[in-house]
Amino acid sequence: MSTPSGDGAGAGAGTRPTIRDVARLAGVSPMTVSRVINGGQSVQPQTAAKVDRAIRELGYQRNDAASNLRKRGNLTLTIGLLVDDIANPFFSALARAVEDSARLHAYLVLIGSSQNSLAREREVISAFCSRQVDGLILVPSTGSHRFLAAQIERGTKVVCVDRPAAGLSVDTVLTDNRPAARQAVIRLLEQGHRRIGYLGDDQDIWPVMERYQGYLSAFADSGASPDPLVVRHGLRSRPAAAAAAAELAALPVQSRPTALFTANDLITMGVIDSGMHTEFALVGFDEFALADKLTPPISIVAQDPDLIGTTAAARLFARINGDVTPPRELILRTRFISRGSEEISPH
Amino acid sequence: MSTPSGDGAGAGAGTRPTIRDVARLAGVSPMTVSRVINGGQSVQPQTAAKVDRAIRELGYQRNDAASNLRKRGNLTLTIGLLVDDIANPFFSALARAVEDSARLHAYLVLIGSSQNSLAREREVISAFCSRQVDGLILVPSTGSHRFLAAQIERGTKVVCVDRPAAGLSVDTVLTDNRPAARQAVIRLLEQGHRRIGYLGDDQDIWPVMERYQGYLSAFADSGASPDPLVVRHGLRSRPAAAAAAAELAALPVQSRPTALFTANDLITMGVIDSGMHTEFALVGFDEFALADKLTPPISIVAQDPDLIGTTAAARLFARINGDVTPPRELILRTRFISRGSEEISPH
DNA sequence: TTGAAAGCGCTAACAG
DNA sequence: CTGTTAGCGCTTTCAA
Repeated sequence: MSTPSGDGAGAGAGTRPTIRDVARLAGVSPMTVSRVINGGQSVQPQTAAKVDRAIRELGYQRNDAASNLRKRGNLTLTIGLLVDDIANPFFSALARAVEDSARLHAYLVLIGSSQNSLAREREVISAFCSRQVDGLILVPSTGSHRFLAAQIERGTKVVCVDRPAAGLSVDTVLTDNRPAARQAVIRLLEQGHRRIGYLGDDQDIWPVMERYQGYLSAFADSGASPDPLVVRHGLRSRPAAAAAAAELAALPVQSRPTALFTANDLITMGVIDSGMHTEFALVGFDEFALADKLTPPISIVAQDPDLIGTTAAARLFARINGDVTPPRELILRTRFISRGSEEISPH
Repeated sequence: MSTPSGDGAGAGAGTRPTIRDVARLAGVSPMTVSRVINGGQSVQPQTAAKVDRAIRELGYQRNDAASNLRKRGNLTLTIGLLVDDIANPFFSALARAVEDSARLHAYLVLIGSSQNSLAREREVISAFCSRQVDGLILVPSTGSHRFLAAQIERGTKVVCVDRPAAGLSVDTVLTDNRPAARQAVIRLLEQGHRRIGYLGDDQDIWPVMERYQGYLSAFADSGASPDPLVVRHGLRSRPAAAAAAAELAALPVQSRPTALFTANDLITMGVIDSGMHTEFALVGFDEFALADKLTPPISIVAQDPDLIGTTAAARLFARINGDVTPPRELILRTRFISRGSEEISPH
């Protein structure tokens, strides 16, 4: 029964058996094997059984690449997911949600991290597209994404997440960054704080800018306005944020802020690293593990990465399945979680 | 110059241009285009320039699937990474390291989460293999992995991480779980603790069992032996761990443990959730963000997910590049980070 | 219900 | 240096 070694095209070690090997062993034509593999077509039960046996015996597995080459419709059942950094808990939670949705649609996920570098993003996207992904979920880096227009026109579906892609009209899943930041800062103002520091990442990152605008707008309402001295942009790491917090804490009393608004989880954690979180009232953007167990527990504006991922995936698969309605912008709501850190008195 | 719409096989919207479209536009044969695309071959500069122009004009991108079909060597430049749960910080850090290594080799990474379900693992691996991945980095679920032997024989390289795969002889990157756990528990014994509780995940997960054995062996040395009453297995979530910790804290004084050893980060965090971490001396396995900022700061046995990922990737790419030495088992060392939580007195 | 021929997009092998 | 022919593994289309 086993293929004798003299067989011209037997499945030797190191070679994957092909549909022809199966056909030969089962004594049918390759076409019949194809029909059995893909189901749906009518094949006599006996024949199908023979083929199944041969498939099992050889351990045959279809070559999806070859299959897709000839098929109409031509779906690879693979999508690409490009995030800023997969090691960041926010993005890994998002990835998990995307992966789960993908599995439900029998899809696989190629993953990449862009590090907010447009060059790196282009590289990865290009590699994704060379592999004929059916769609892309993308956290766009700063910069123009016009280069994607060609891909989209050729049929690759794209959904953006966390940020809009400049120069592209596609489905986009966002968070209500600006009003959420505004509300958070208003809480601090309501506690009586007048000097509220802002610690943020690079301004050219869209959600960061939105949050900063929210911070400003909270002040605008109150008639007060923030002292540029206590506004720090471009904090790209925990240590950078820690240093900035220490600087603010070291300011002379009259210019020293009594409260802090931090524009993302990394920065909030940096402030905690510095130990200065006990010196200020504090509200941060993004939830992180154990925020509730610190002293004091940290109040935060929480996004829901799971929901963001699931929503983006839903959009993408709708597109892949033929949805041709105009692109949508979905804005998901954040949740303010009050834990105490924003109630430290202004004195 | 631009393809008139009457052209039989022009690159219409929704269709990717092929090598033939480029050839036609450049006025050369497809083969010449192929040579230009892949480089290395000798093509007259002028011709190459014409081709390049046509490529740019059409926005041509090679179809890697078709390319690989015919190529010898037949590498897809894609690997699969299967972890327990990509949302878990340990695995997402590992994934990041793998992805970075992959990029250096011009590889892309397909990702999947198994949730420690062997069935799900087989599904995902099968999907990976249908897409002809060159290699697999795998956190094996509990159970036999003999089903992979066939794939391996056909040339797919496999590296296991975090756990050995039962029934498979492949490169494996592990941690010194047992001695590390032993040392951690010995520290507690040295503090004078005699009743040390153990909180662990399912025993059939290899690293968990190793850590439990380390816990036992620390006792064996001291002549004492742990009370089964304070040993809890099967804790699969933070809430489950929190409940177990609360139970131990509620025991009558003479059976109540004075110290706890927790077998992974989730369980340690569960104990913290319960608020009972102030009632026990505590050492946990796995580092997690902000462990040093809690009250008291938590002492832990730290793995290095980055190094684990990088090491695994190095092995995999060595294999892909032709290394045929016998499979290796690499055991990376953990680091004990003392922060205070293990020094709570036994009384 | 089954098979034969052709071709998906690309490249190996051989010619010129 | 360039083109032609054949064929990767599979599926479409058409014929039996």
